[in-house]
Amino acid sequence: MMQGAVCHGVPAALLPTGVGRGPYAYQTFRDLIDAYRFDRPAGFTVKLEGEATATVYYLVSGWLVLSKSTANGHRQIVDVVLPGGILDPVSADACTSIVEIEPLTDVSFAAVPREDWHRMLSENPSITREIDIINRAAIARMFERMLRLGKGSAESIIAFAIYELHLRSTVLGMTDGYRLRIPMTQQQLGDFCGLSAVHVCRTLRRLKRHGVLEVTDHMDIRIRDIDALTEIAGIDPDALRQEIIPAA
Amino acid sequence: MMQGAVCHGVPAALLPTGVGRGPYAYQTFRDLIDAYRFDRPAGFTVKLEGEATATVYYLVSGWLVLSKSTANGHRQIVDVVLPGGILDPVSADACTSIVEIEPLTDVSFAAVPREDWHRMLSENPSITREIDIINRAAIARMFERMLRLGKGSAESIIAFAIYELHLRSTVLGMTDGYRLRIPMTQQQLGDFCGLSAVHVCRTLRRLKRHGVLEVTDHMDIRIRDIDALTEIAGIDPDALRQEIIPAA
DNA sequence: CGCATGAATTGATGCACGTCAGCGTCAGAC
DNA sequence: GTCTGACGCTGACGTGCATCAATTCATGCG
Repeated sequence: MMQGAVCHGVPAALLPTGVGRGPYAYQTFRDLIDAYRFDRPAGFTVKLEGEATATVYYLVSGWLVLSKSTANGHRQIVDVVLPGGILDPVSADACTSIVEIEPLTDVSFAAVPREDWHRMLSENPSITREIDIINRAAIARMFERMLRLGKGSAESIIAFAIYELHLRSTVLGMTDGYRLRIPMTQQQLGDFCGLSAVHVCRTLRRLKRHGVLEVTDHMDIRIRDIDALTEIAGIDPDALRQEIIPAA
Repeated sequence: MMQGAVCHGVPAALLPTGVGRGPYAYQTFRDLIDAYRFDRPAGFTVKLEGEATATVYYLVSGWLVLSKSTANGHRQIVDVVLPGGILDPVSADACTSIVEIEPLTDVSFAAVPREDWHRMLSENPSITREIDIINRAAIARMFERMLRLGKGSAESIIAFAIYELHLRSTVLGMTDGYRLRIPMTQQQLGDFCGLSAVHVCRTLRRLKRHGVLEVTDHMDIRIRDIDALTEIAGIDPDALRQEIIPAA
């Protein structure tokens, strides 16, 4: 279970960005992914901040978070990675990882040696373009999140996080209408939004009381009033979709 | 002054990342930059959020900021770009700019059509690698900033911003020892740090009173106690340098 | 020179957060 | 069955920061 290709040929149902979209549409890409595929259970820390790395990760299924921590124990989740996400956790010096990578669920991913990854890219310009788009989307959503981390109330950033995760999950076919299971504790959502767990709780309850959300049992969320949610988050839904959803 | 190549052959003194380092070390790259070089005075907004764009920018001299705004008038500066910085202000849909670009000083930059840019990259793998490193550094410093935007006091994020800008300026040979002229108003520094201008002022004065900084006349800063500054910012200087300084 | 403008400063006030501390619930271990 | 540890929830309390409103200061300009 720990090592080796666990799955020969990725089933179509797992296509991360939909059939015929994203790098997964390319056989070359799929072959490379399959060759370096791993599975890991939730809670297994893949890579620590500061560790050396020479690997590019491609997430096939499950949720991951990338986080950084301060010396005094505070932690910020800088991105949530969903299936189809690419993760090149390397700083400017090209050998040290700058983030901690933590699975929120059981995950299946490919850990591709940087060398092989770059060889594939240089030989396949069209895959390079697809991956460029994925990276761009990641940056775009980080920009949006920074805007709400800096300015913006607890309500607005939580509303944004929920909307963002719902939107991305929906595109991946992981949601059931307006229902979304976020596999994070309130503590983790707080680390994502720059809030304390206590305040996440209060804010969620307020959104619940106002009829915006329904929150049941461990972050099982149903958006009841999406207009109110986007309003609170300060989102223009069409613009946001264009920005953060890779459209090839 | 508004259009055309204003400078034939970039003088060595302008080499953004130092002699023999970064993409500027390549003649091919310099030729492309020269061909699309522009100058703009401070205050001239280059590109607005939401506008269409098909251009990659390379900053040759001066300071730029990238920012996003909310509907209710709040603004977050998501990055400060220094000479040698690359700017590909495009969202996932590959045609709309997601940020506003604003020069803080007179700037000189190249606006390279996306097509030409990508042609150069595909024909020059080593330039691609250099540029990759620059982009990685930009992401690394955004991660660090997000950490302090979310958790972290006003003191810590301001200390971090000053240290970051000082470090990057020093590498570019733009500082005079521990003195650094930041061409931003306190309002802009606040937009960068997620704080109000008033609180930036108070925080700077506190740092001043405690002997950490000397602040004179419009953001002319001298770091008097760099250990205290890194301590407040929660920085490990060596690790940070590795992370955010492109070392080719 | 006086005036206008835009930035930095300072004080007063209020609130949205964090922190602490306690309680309830649930799931797993045994 | 009890015990234990995570997690969610809630109330009380303190504070760091935003906001509003003056005042000062620097600069440019008629």
